[in-house]
Amino acid sequence: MSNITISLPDGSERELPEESTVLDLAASIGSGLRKAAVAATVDGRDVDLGTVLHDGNEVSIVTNDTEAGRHVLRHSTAHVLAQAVTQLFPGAKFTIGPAIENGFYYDFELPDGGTFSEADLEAIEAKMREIVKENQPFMRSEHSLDDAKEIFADQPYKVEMIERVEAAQQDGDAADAEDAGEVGDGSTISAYRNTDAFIDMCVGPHVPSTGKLGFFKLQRVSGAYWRGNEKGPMLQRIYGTAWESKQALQAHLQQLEEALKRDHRKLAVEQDLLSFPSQLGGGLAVWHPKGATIRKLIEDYSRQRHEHGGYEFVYTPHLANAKLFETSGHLDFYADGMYPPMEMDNGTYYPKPMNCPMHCLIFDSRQRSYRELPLRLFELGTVYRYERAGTLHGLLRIRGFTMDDSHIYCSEEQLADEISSLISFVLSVLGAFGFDEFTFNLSTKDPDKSVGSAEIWDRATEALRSALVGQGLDYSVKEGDAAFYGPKIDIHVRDAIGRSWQLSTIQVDFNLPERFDLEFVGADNNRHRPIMLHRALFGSVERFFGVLLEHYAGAFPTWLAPVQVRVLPVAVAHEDYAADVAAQLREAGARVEVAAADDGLGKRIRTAKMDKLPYVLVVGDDDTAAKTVGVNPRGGDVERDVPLDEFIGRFTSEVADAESAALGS
RNA sequence: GCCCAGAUAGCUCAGUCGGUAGAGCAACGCAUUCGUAAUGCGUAGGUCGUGGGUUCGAUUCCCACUCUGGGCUCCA
Repeated sequence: MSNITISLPDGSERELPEESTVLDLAASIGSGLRKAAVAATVDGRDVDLGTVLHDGNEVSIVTNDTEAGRHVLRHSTAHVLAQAVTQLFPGAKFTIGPAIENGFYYDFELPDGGTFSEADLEAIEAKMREIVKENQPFMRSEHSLDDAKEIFADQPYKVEMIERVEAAQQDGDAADAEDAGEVGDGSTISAYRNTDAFIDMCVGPHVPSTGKLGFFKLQRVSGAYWRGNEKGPMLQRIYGTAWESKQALQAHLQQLEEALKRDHRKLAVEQDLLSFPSQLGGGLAVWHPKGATIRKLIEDYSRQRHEHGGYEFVYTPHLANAKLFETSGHLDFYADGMYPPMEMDNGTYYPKPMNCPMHCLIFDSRQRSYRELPLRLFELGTVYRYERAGTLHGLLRIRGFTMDDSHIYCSEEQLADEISSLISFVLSVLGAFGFDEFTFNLSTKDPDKSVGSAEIWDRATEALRSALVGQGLDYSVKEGDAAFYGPKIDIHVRDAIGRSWQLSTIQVDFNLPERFDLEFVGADNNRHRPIMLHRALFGSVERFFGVLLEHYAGAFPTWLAPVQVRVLPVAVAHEDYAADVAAQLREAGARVEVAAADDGLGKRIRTAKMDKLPYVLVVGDDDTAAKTVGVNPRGGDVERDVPLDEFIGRFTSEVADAESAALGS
């Protein structure tokens, strides 16, 4: 028997006996690799470990501790879930079950419109563990379309998918990406069989057997539309998470717990920042004094930056005549997302869903010269959007919110510079809130849905792109993701526990200047159409506040903390001195309060720590005599006998430094 | 809007197989005056989300609505 030679990613080669599989190869390299291997890539194709190798193959082994490896684990675990459900719920139809970020899901239809309960999840998970224990093989097979339809005759959703592949082939299209993951796009259908009773259509690859799985947990059950179609059947979806080891699973679950602890809705109640009274209606918040203090600081900071950034401030009303939104096109495109109209004074009025039409009216209020451009109009403008009831989510999805909204009117020649300085501006402002990791998406034209000439789209897209490149920023292109009126850049930030949030957007608009017939007189004494940029840094102040609350886990930095210092007199006798300390701090600009000595000191320290105050000052006999304070900073060590003047100096310079750093000066 | 789950004191939650409810924390009062993460005792606090139905009787069972949570869909 002759040997075959295969090559590995590091360029090395290995000889193996003929008929060797990928798993044999892994074993020949080392037992650790054999255990960690879950699949492989052979000559660029994703395959199972059982695949027989041929002379000259280029093989890369996929291990379970990589994203690709976890993807295989998760997809395989989804199959186990489907098998468990079909065993426990006879007659259940299974549809698709992909791996997703951190886990997987599978969608089912239960007989007679049945639904899963939380209790069912436990039973299903127990059944899955049995299947894992049985170490069932994942046996791959290939079938003609007709045979596949036979095999899945009692699974109407699978049959539908096969028929789609059939239709796609007849049309010469590739199958839907969604289906491709399940069935492949070739002329045959691949499937994986675990037992005589359970086979699922799947392009693979899968782990060799269910025994390779096990570090998983079912998380929740929810409804999901078949093919995401709102008018299609509502299926039952089970979500789970799966990992390569117990440690990785636990780390993930811990991360989820951490996120739960940081939930802005929970922290907002705990810290008395704001609330959503049910009497007010869904998606509408009231801001309590402490939340309002932080919000005001954020807004003041934003105003200050915009003032320095060459913006002019404007105010516009909350209502507008329907004609305005007819002109802007919002009624054509977004009527469903607007609050219903009010009839008054023989006219129809709407709460505004956007500030831009009104800013266009300001631009249009008199003749404009090229000397005025770029004209940057800024407003913290509150808008109202009718978000569907099921989509509301704390401050992150809300019906009344305030955009840090600006519309910049400029000439085409100014566009590139304007965008470039805008990006620096965004990063600098967001950086002040401790965000230092950004990702950028460039959304390009949707050919089926756009206004404006191809030429101007190209130039605008190029302006956005070159602004990103010019600053050395990596970005992903989202083909066809632009709004109909122009291309855009979306900016995401990574928060303290690694989550990504979309905040800022910079959008080029060719549409509104056209619709409002905006013009300026150029140096050539001719009339020209300006280009308009929509941009928001926070997006919505409310949403930004929610993100910030989670980012800081409620522990706002000193410059933003609603209460910066709490003074604790050790005993009643020290209350006068405590009040004096507070007064002097207040005089120096600090937000300070005194906690009277009617509770134990330990108790008051604890409360202050739970309140996440930046500074706790303890004052007793020694301090009263020597005009000192005991300083207990958040996250630092206690320091006794600090002269009050010294503390005030330190405190004010800390805040001043933070502010000047934030202002980028 | 759709699927599922939920709503009991300011907060976190227990409870009533149908007979109008209880704890901890918070609040308030009294005592304690204390040097860095919970002093003790006591008091008050709830039309059990809203409205209807069934019932001798509903916080509990049923229906509708509102709000909330997890998803789906949507997000200018």
